[in-house]
Formats: sequence, C-alpha cells, structure tokens
Amino acid sequence: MPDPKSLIASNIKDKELVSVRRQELVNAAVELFVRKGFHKTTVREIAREFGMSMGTLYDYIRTKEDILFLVCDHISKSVSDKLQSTLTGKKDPAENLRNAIRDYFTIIDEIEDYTLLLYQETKSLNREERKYVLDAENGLVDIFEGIITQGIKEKIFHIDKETARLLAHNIMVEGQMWAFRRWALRKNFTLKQYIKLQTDLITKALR
Amino acid sequence: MPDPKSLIASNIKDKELVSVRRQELVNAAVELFVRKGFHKTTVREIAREFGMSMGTLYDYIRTKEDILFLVCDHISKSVSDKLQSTLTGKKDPAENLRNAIRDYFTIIDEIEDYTLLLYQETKSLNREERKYVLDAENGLVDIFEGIITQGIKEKIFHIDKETARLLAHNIMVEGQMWAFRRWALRKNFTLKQYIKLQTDLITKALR
Amino acid sequence: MPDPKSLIASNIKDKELVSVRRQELVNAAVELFVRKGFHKTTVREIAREFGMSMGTLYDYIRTKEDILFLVCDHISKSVSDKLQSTLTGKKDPAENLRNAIRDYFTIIDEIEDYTLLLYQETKSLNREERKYVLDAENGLVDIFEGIITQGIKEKIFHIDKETARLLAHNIMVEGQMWAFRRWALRKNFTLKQYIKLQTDLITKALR
Amino acid sequence: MPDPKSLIASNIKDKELVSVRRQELVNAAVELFVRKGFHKTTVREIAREFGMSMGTLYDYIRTKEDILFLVCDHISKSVSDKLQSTLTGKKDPAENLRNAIRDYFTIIDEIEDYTLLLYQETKSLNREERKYVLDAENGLVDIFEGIITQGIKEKIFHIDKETARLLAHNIMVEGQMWAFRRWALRKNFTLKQYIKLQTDLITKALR
DNA sequence: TATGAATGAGACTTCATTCAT
DNA sequence: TATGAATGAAGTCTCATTCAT
Repeated sequence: MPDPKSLIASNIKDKELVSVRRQELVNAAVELFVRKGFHKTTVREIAREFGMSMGTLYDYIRTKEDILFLVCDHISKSVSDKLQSTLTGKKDPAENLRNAIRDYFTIIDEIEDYTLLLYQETKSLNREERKYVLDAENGLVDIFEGIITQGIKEKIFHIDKETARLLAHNIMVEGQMWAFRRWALRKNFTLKQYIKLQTDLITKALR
Repeated sequence: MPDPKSLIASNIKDKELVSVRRQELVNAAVELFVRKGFHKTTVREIAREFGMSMGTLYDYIRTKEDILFLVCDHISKSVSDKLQSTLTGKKDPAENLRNAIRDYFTIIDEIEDYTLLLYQETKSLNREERKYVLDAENGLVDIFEGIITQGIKEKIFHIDKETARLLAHNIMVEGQMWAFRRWALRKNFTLKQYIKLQTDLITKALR
Repeated sequence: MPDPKSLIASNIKDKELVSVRRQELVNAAVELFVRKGFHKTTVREIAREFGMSMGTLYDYIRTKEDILFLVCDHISKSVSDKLQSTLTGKKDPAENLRNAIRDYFTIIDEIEDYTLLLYQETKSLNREERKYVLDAENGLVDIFEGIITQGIKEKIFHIDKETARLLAHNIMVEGQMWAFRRWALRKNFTLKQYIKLQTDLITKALR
Repeated sequence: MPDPKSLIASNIKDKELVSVRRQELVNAAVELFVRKGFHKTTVREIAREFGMSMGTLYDYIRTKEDILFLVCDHISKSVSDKLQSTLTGKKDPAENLRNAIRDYFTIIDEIEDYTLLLYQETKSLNREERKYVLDAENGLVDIFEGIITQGIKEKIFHIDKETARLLAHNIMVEGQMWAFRRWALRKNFTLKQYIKLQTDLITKALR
C-alpha cells in the first residue's frame, strides 16, 4: 500500500518539509473541522490557524478536500497505530480480546472528537481517498477477527467463522458509538462501566 | 412534546396547506440530499424538484437548514411509525424481541439511503432541531428497552437493568450499521443472515 | 444553424429578458475588451459597466469565456448583416465587386476596434464557439467568391475557380488588414485611397 | 537601432552569459506559448521547461512580459534573417520578386506556429516593445517594396510608388495569412499551389 | 399567495514576484 | 550566482436569501 499522502500533489520539492508542514496543517485543520465541520470551515480560517498565507497553504495541497483527506488519514492511522502498539502476543485469546476491547474503547474515548469527525466527514472524500480510510478500518476489523478466530481454534469461543467476522464488526461499531452516541450513553455510563458491560455481553455471546 | 414542525415559521396562514406542501417539499429534498448530500444540494435545485419558485419555497421555510430538519424529522418519524405499527402485544418477550429486531432491521434495509442521510447530516442541524431528532431516536431505544425489561421481569432474560439499556442501544446501532457499513457487511451477509446472526448473538447475551 | 446564443445556458427563464440583457452585457464588455483585452478585463469590471451585480451577470452566462463568445458573435454577425444589407442584385459583376469591396472595407473602418478584437481574441474561444465565428467568416468569403464566380461565368473576369476562392480570401484579409495594420497603413493612405488602390490591384488581377 | 534585448534589465553582469541563457529561455518559452498561449502559460512552467529555478529565471528578466518580448523579438528576427539570407542580388526584379515571395511564404510555412504566436500575442507587449517588433516587420515590407521599386525603375512593373508600398504590405499579409487562415486555406491549397496562385495574381497586378 | 430576477458577500484557487539562505 | 519557499492580491464563480411585481 503506497503512502496515501503521496496521492496529493505539492509544489514544494523538499519532501521532508512537505511532511512536516502537512502535519502542522492537519493539526490546524482538525480543530476547526471538529468545531465547525468541514463544510463550514473556510480555507482562509485554516490558513490563519496554520500560520501561513493562503498561497503557501496551497503549495502543500491542491484542493480543500485534500486537507480533509490528510486529516482523516491522520486520525485513522492514529487509531490503528495506538491499538497496534498495545497489542501483546499474550497467549490467552479471551484475555487478549478483553484487553483489545478495553484499549480500543479507551483510544476512542481519548480522541472522541476526532473519531466523530472521521465518522461524519469521510463521506465528503472522493472514491479513492475514501477507500484508503475504509481500508484502514478494515485492518482494525481484521485484528479483532484474528483474536476471535484464535479463540475458536483453541475451542475457547464457540461461534462459527461468519459470526466471528460479524462480532468483530460489532466491536468496532460499539467502540465508535461511544463517540457518536455520547449524548445518550454518558448519561448512563462511565467509560469504565461501558467497557465492562460491553465486554460482558460479548463474552456471553462467545460461550 | 409540541409538533416539531411548528418550530419552523411560515408566511402562510392556512395550516393545512403548509402541512401538505411541506410533505411535498420533503419528498423533493430527500432524494437530492441522498444523492448529493445536504451541503452540495442548492436551494434552487430543491425548488425545481419541488416544482415551485424560490419565493414560494421560502414561504414555507425560513432557511435551508429548515429543510434539512423537515427531512430528518420525516425520516425519523417514518422509522418510528413503521416500527410501532408492527409491534404486537404478544405475550412472550423473547419472541417480541426477535420480531422487533427483525422488523427494525428490515425497515432500515428498506430505507437504507434515508437512514444514512439521517445519520450523516443530523450534525448540521442546530441544537434545538437536533434534540428533536435524537429524542425520537430515544423513543426507539425505549421500545427495545421495554421489551427486554419485560423479559427480565418474567425471568426469561438474565441481565440487569443497566445492561438492558445498553443492549437496547446496541440493537439500535446494529440496525443502523447495516446501512452505514453496508460497503463491508454486504460482502459477507444477506439481510436475512445478518438478522439471524445478530439475533443469535443478542439471545446468547441474554441468557 | 441554431442560434449560437442558445448554446449558452442561463438561470433566467424569461427568454426575452435574456436577450435584452445579453445585448447590454455585450455593449458593456466590448468597450472594455477593446481597451484592455479579454484577459486583462475582470468580470468585476464588466459587471460594473453592465450596471449589475456579479451575481446577476452570472445569471446570464456561465463563464467569462461565454462573454467573449457573445461579443465575438455579435461583432461577427454585425459585419455580416451590414454587408448583406448593402449588397444589391446589380447585374454587372465588376460593379458589384467594386461596391462590395468598398462597403466591406468601409464597415471594417467603422468598427475598426471591434474587428481588431474579433481578430485577436477568437483564439481564446473554445472549439465549438470558435467554429461558429469562423463559419460566419466563411459566409463572407462565399459572398465575394459568388460575385467573382458570376463574373467568370459572364466572361468578364479571367481567372479559374480556385483562384476565385483565393481572391475572395485575399479581399477579406485586405479588409481586415486595414484594421490590424493601421499603425502602418494610416501613415500612407486614407480609407478612400486604400479602397481605390486595392480595388485597382484586384481589378487588374482579374483581367 | 539599439539591440532590443538591452531594453530588458538583468541582475547578471556577464553579458555573454545573459545572452546564452536568454536564448535557452526563449526556446523553452516559445513551445509553451505556442501550445497554451501567453496568458495561460505560467512562469513556473517556463522555469521548469527552462530547467532553472524561479529565482534564476528572474535574474534574466524582470517581468513575465519580458519573456514574451524576447520570444517575439526572436521570432521576428528569425524570419528577417532567414529571408535576408536567401535574397540574392539577381538582376531581374521580376525573378527577384518571385523568389522573395516563394522564400518568404516557405519560411512562414516552416515556422507557422511561431508566426501565429507573433501575430496573436504582440498586442500584449507594451508600447516600446511592440514598436520594436513592428519595426522589424517594416524592414521586411521595405525589402519587398525595394524589389518592386526596382522593377518600376526598370519599367518592368507598371504601378506607381504608392501602390508599390501597398503591394509590399499585401505580400507580407498574404504570407501571414497562410498561417492564420490555415483552417480554411489548407482545405483548398497546398503550399506550392498557394505560392503559385498568389504569385500569379501579384504578377498580373504588376502589369 | 406566487414569481423569479437580483443581490453581494464570500468561497476556493492561482500565480507573478520576492528574498532569505 | 542560484534556489525555491513564501507571499497576498486578485481572479472567477456560487448561492442562500430577498423583494418588487
């Protein structure tokens, strides 16, 4: 998989600089997008937050949508990286799954605003860019599915392969819903409770 | 709860006419929003599809966002109404739940595009309008929660009250994810399979 | 041949109004284009001269190039119309030719600035639009060729058919060069002299 | 006549280097101008084609228009030089004229694109620069006029002095029209035919 | 009540030119 | 002398909303 960022043309020759500046750009844009949404944020505002002129901003991207892509890609990668780094090669699939769920939900909680953004604005990306982001998502589903499948092999979990895939999807969505249904869930649960209850439900379903 | 539509001012005195026209307006707008998204649809396009002039359109609403609200409210109500109408007062909570899940998922599948729209554009509503839509959502959660609670009372389901609320949320989201993760789920499951597998997982969790 | 103006989309429904306003638009733009050239004239300037807002201007056209097309088409039609109206069905081809040359050169002289504009900016039109303008030009060539051909038939002119076509082109270009080489020709000739000398040269070539 | 190129200031001291680089610059720019027109070609593109940085490019010129002037001057000089080099001091003015016409038209045909460019973009030059280019043109007119005048003196051609000047202009324009009316002329004539027919017409006019 | 032409602010984007390194 | 990142003014175009008829 080629680096998605190389999809985006730039006038600047110094690749290193492009990389650094784009990171700064993402940092500037993400806050605005979270606060106002992609469509209601103007490029001028982003440039101001970016601390550079409009012209300079456009030396690093070609269109406003490129910025959205950089932002979405960043968030998406960020979740993947964080989750990957917490995954240990523990032996017990049951414990592995519990830990993965806990870590994933915790990450979501930490970057709740970003999750929401990724969730709501991905549709504004073009085909190719959207595919990148969704592929990253799929990578996460694969992780959960892998753990469950291991448990099935070891006869610890008692569901079939198809259900394993579905359950992996469910876990992903249950993580995300902690962000996008916060208005309702926060009234009833703390993160800790939420993790515990969801984990219990999943565990029971695996018996 | 006051009729949400009365939130939106109108120049027209004849309440009956307002109601009829707004329904036509919603029908015109919803197709466009589904196809192009709210932000990329222009009021001019809506007026054309609506078969009325810009001026007349603005006799029934005040801002473009009002249209979005009418649309979201309509979709949201539509799901509630359909689901309510299939709910029977059967005695067995287990069967009631199975039926409700099946009916809800089926409704989602039927109006998949609308669900997606509701899902992605609600954020563009203002505080007050968004609250309306989310309240309607909550009504659905209550329905599922009610069935589960009944099962708990009858000692058929073995989970606590808090988990019941959470499970109700889960069911809602699992219905919606059939729409918003269709790009992934459709590869692996038909609607029928999806309903069966999710129902099984929920059933196991209730034991 | 469909009316070229119908090639250009408009937001305005009243066809009559579109026609009137476009004429006003052409009048506003042509002066600016003559003075500053197409590229150096801004749409804002055109709107100001047009006496309407930018938005309104763009209700009558879609792009800046549309304005250029309207202008070029107008000039081109204008020359054709004027020439056509002076053409009499006189019997003597020699006299007909002399008159046509005189009238054509005189028209060019009258709208010298416009001729120059047409001449220099046609290249900025897109394929289809350029074709329209060039086709109109060809119509004029045909007129001159027709007169010459008639003279050949009547054994008054002694050149072959191919040369007749070429000579028709020459006459066209000799008319235009009165505009685009004015910096040189005006030093040596008045319009009257120019017409006489060119007519004499052509007449001798026809012997 | 001072060297036109000295009109354009340069940061670089080494006159020799300036001259060499400017020639390379012209070569780079002319292709782009032919393909896209002056206004639609960006300085960045020219620099890239030139193989130098923006900064370096601007060491050799002051404004984008300077480049256009260098290009126009180059083309204009190029035609003059080529034509001069073919002119022989033959004795017979009639043959001299035929040869000059043939050579001139042939040169035009060879650098048709450049002729067109010169023709269409001269207007974008400023007063002073445009004068340079037009003066070079006049030099060519003088050449043709000279040959004709010689013929008049030798009683071979039978037209007056004023007509001689006009005819010289006509010849120039008839050469150029082979380029700028190619869309029409190429349908009917090859270069060879075109030369022959135009030469015949001119010859007849001289009798 | 209905029409649709008119508004004008503001959106995104480009690009000739400069200047610190 | 050479580089190329940075500038910022200006360009074209859009569109939600209004109001005279």
